[in-house]
Amino acid sequence: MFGAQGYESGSLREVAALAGISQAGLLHHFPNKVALLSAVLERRDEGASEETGRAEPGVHTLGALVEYARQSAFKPGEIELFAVLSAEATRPEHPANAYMRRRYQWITDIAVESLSAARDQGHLRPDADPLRLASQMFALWDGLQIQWLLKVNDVSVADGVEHFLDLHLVKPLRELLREVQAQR
Amino acid sequence: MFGAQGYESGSLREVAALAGISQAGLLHHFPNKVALLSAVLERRDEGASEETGRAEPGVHTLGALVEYARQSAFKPGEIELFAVLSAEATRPEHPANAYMRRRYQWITDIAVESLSAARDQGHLRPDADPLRLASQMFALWDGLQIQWLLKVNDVSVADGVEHFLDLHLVKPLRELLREVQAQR
DNA sequence: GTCTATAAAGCGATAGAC
DNA sequence: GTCTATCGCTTTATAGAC
Repeated sequence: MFGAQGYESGSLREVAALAGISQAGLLHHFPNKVALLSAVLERRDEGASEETGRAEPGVHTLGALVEYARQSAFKPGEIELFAVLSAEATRPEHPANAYMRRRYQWITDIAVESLSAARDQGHLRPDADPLRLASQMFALWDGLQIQWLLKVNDVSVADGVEHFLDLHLVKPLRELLREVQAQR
Repeated sequence: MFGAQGYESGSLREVAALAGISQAGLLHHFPNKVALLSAVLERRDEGASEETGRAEPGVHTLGALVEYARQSAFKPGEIELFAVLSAEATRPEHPANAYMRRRYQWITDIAVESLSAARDQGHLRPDADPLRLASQMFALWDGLQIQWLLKVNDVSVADGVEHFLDLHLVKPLRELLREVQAQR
């Protein structure tokens, strides 16, 4: 609901209706609207951590990120949630502002760690800047999601991110992943 | 107001207060809220067309786009408007949905035209795909704006877009612009 | 744990005076 | 062209019965 309507416009009544209870019943489980939003964000982060957190830093994690983007295409609600909310929450007074800033810091750290590891292993072009790359990768990701939601340019988020990474890797990501796999 | 709060949350009363008139007074000039939104969007597009429309297709227009991004850093209200609104308007029922789809089509066309011209003049790497590049450039642009608004990763939208273009040009954009300038 | 009822506030829009 | 007043509706949140 927050994804489809944004936080401010999505109403507790609608959420309650979807859950099959009354609005007052919903507020029994979550004391107020912000608490519900926090719970939604926390739950989604748990899911995301499970899917990408297992991979070890390096090309393996980069592959997991692309794979995560690919799977996300089947969860449009989640994409909407973060596209709408990350824009809405740029306002400092927005209840999710602190969360969003923390989240960007968190995912940037993970990407920087993996890009640095990839560079140390000679997979990344030596002139590449991991921090800039990480920032640009997630920027591209976010922007492509908006185009995908708007159904313009017939875009694939995962393909776009993968193509962007390939630009900076010495070989295409898929090849690198196959090689790393074969070494085991 | 629509930029800071989003369309749904920004109220006519607040807009009217900023304009120094009453809410009913505001509705005398714009029959309803959607009409006000349309007027805001139209006015901003007029301004944007003036600034980039003069340049001829090719590296000149690419330079104008980067310059436009650079100047936008001094108009945070406008950036917020489009960041929040383009996410919010991904919902098909949103009053600005059709506008946003048209707008993406429009700016993509302009960029594709210029990237194709640049390729024909040998400024672009021959393997580059103008449509994909245009889509990715604006995706990167949108995503960097969100990071900039959130004040994470200490990002410059214009630098990011320029750096991305440089990846696909045979020489850095600045050098190409200097050369084209010198030829006159 | 779930409900109905309702409070208190804000919303877009309209009516009509000046 | 601007105002006050107000309608009708929706919002979050609370009170209290069951």
